[in-house]
Amino acid sequence: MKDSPIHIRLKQNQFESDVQQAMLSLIVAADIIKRKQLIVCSSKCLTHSQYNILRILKGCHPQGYCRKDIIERMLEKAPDVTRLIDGLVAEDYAERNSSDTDKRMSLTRITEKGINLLNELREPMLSFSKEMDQMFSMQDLESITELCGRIIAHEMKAEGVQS
Amino acid sequence: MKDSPIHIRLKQNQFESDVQQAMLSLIVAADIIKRKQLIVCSSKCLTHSQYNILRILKGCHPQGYCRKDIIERMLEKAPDVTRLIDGLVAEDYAERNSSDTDKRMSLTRITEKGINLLNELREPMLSFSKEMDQMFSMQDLESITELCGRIIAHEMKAEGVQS
DNA sequence: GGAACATATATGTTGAAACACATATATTTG
DNA sequence: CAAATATATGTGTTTCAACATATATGTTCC
Repeated sequence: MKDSPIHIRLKQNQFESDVQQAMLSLIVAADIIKRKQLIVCSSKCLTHSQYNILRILKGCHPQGYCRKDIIERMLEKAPDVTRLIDGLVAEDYAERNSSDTDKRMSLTRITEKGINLLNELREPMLSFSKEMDQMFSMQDLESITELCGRIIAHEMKAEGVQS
Repeated sequence: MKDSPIHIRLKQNQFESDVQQAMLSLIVAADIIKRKQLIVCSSKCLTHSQYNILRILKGCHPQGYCRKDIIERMLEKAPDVTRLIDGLVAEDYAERNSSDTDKRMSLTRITEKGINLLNELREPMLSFSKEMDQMFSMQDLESITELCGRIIAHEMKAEGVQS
């Protein structure tokens, strides 16, 4: 057990506890995945957060979301969605209109250019997914989702998120 | 399956694939853990990266590490370790001496004040570990470590890390 | 031993994230 | 209906991270 991947990667012989080891493994693995995705995003001058917002907006095309809806759906809660969207609007990947029903809200929608951008990124993004597919069985993937799901559920419960 | 934690958290009904779902779960779960740790770090005006460096330095106390050794052991590879250490030195949590054997290297060591700081953070850091301990069996924790380990091993292989 | 290369670290600059606060509109309450 | 509160978003500022590049020392190879 002393020469498991996380030991080698962190060059550390032992950890405080099994929990500690599992948490560090999660963080390192997630960082690897994020880096892979970031490399693809960078080819189009997008940050990871911006890419994520575009994907969220594509999911609600063509009606669009307000800022709060976007934040709720982001992988990593970012406080600065306004300026991220500003960047997307400046590049014409998204457009922002003030809502008619509630004048506080501004509805952001993805543009055709934004959709095309996502389509271009689709293939390179898939390449790492394929690598992971070879590493894991269907059962493995379900285990990851389920185990991580417990942490996510625990956190939502603590924050009082309504389903 | 439609109302699993990751579905609820991202308010998304379905995902492209099981791989996609697993990757997103990993990223969200890791983000939750990091945020928990960051809250504790913030109480002492530390960033997550700085806390990590301190922990690494504690592991090699009292001989210290050079910058490259630190980078290799970091959870998330940061290019800017120099300035992170600068901050720690400024707060007297670490000290930096130029090496005698190799004048390029600067050896960074944790100070007594730094060790005391880590000790103060130990208890609050443990609180989330305990929560996780209640959520997972020993078997579960080993599964997390093993599954994430495959991703880490795959990445090290791609980068050609020697064990 | 000197030129070419590799290694270890530091710096300069740009861009992004974090935090507190400000504004503007809805909604509720007396 | 007016005041108070809640909600949704935007802005100003500071700090942090990312990238390329610079410097200085060590190593290798003729």
